[in-house]
This record gives sequence, structure tokens and C-alpha cells, in this order.
Amino acid sequence: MTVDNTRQQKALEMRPFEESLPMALLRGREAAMQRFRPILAEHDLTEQQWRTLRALSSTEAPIDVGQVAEATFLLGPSLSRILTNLDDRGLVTRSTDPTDQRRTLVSLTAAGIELVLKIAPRSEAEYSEVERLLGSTRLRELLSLLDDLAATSPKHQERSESRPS
Amino acid sequence: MTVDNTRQQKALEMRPFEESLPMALLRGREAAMQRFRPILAEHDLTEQQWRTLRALSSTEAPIDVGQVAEATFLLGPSLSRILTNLDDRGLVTRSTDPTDQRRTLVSLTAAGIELVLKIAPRSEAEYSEVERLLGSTRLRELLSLLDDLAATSPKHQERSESRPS
DNA sequence: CCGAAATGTCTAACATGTGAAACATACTAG
DNA sequence: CTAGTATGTTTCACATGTTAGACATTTCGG
Repeated sequence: MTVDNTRQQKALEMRPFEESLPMALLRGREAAMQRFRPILAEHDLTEQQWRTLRALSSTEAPIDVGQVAEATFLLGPSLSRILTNLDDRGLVTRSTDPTDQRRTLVSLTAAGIELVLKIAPRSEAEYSEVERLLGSTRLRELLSLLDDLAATSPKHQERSESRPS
Repeated sequence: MTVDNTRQQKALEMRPFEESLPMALLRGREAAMQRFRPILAEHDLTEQQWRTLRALSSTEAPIDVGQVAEATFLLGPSLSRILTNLDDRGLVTRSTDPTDQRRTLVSLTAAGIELVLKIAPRSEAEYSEVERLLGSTRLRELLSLLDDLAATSPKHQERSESRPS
């Protein structure tokens, strides 16, 4: 055995768990979402279903599943199930793209549009409340820093690897 | 029909979907987690399983399931399954609290401690890389703003409602 | 003491997260 | 034109998120 009980203290020397960036992001998002979830629950919508409706409402023409996935940060399998669910509820419709039959085009139905229009104002009101509590300057700073953080992602750099040794 | 096609444009007047705070938080967290997930995957650990091990490594004495839930932001049912999984893999042990038999005490096994010690340095290295890319000042600002955001949570105010009118 | 209410944990059921693989359609080299 | 490869979506399998309810233990009121 290379591990004895005294070694456990070593783990304690890590960055304090509660203060780590991932946990802070989790706490922050939890605080924000607490405000929105009750509104969505009244309409039997999960957060992900709402993101999907919201993304579709931001576009005029139907968009394909891949574009929805990119906009909502949902993965294919999740999105596939969500769209089936929303389709069954009559909130979206799916059709094959005539110019590329691999693609499925998605758009809101009239009922879907109506639902978004009903929820949107209340969602905006909660957003304003966060802005009031945090201060609009600090909210802008936060959004800016989150963008900077997102830009540190390895994935974000796929456009600039032309510098070998 | 109270909804016609022109009404869809109304939805467009909402705060741009991609710039909303919840989406920004999601993007930021995604950027951070992309760095850590590969390390965990090498040891067949999910993010949540790692949070659990990490929380247990931060304490000397065994803690009960409720304390683990609070530290990791996991809900009871998820945590129950995660602990069963980690127990089966010999990374944690569970025992009934002798002073209150409703509680289950959890602690790392020697193998669990060893695993945390193996992963921790690489995790810290990724953390340092984020700090380097973002700048330590901006990282501190971000953590501070996230704390402020968490403090705007309705749940956070259960201690300060003594100021009527 | 004893039975009701509170507390801590787990199970059940359904939705989502995730990686791998199936499937269909489209593109491309020969 | 055809085989091979690339691309878009779905299905599969397993882990987690979430709400509701089951279950055991403890605490409290009488």
C-alpha cells in the first residue's frame, strides 16, 4: 500500500472545493434558473424544452436540427427526444429539407408561438429583477467575463492552429 | 385564431437568446468543463462522481449524505445512485450513523483517496491554465460576480426578512 | 409511554446528458 | 456510374436531474 491515512490531508491542500470556478458557475446558474423554472413549470416545460422553443422563436425561417442544437447547447440525442415531445404536444413541426433530405427542418406551430408570447414577458420581468439586484453595470461585466471565459475554450481555437514548431 | 404569422416577429423583440444570462453561464461552464472532463474520463468518472469524491476528500471525518448533497449541489436521488456506484467500485464506504440511525455516513476508502490524489494535480494544472488565459485578476472578478449573482437568489434571503415596509 | 409530525434517505418514473453506433442521404474519387 | 467516405439525425445504453412518494428513525405532544 502506497497510501496511508496521513495522505488524506494532502487532498485538503487542493484549491478549496467550494471556491472552484466550476462550482461557482454552478451556483450562479442555479441562482438565475431558480427564478425562471417556476414560470416554465406552470406550462409543463423543462428548461431544455424552453431553450428549444426560444431558439425557434428567434428565427423567421425554419432551421434544421443541427442549428437548433448549436443555439441551445443541446446534444443530438437530447434534442431528438425533446423535438419528438414538442411535436407530440403540437408546439413544433418537423419536415424534411427538400434540398437535402438528410436534414430535418423545425419550426414553431401557431400554438408554439402563442406559448412563447405568453411566457416571454414574465421571463423578461425576472431578468429585469436580476439586473436590478445585481446592478446593470455588474451584470454587463459578468456577461463580458463569461464571454472571455468561453473564449478560453480549446474548442474556440480551432481556427488558429497554423503554427507548427 | 388570435395568432397570425406577423406575431412571430414580436418574439424577436425579446432579449437576444444567445446573449441571455443563463446561456452565458452555460457557455462559460461548458468552456471550463471541457478541460476537466477528459481527465475524469480516463478514470471512468463523471463530473458528478468527481464532485462527490472531491467533497469527501475535503473533510477529515465521515459526513452524512445530506452534507455531501449540500457540498456538491446534487439532489438526493442522484446522490443515492452515485454513492451506490462509487461504493460498488470500492471508492467510498457507507455506514449508519450510530447516534442517529436515519443518517448514513460516507467516507473515502484508501482506493478513493489514492484516486483523488492521482487526479488532483492534473485538475489543478488545468485550473492554472484557465487562470493564465483569463488573467488572475479577471478570474477573481468573475468569481466575485458569480458570488454576487448567487446572493440574488430568493433562497439566499431566508435569513434577512426583518425589514417590513 | 404512545401516536402524530418531522427528518434523513431511498425508490419510482420520466426527462435529459453523454458517447457510441445505426441509419439514411449526399458527396467524391476513380 | 459506383464504391467509399462524409454528413445529419436518430437509436441505444447507461448516468444524472427532478418531483413525488415510500420507508425508517427520531422527536414531540399529550
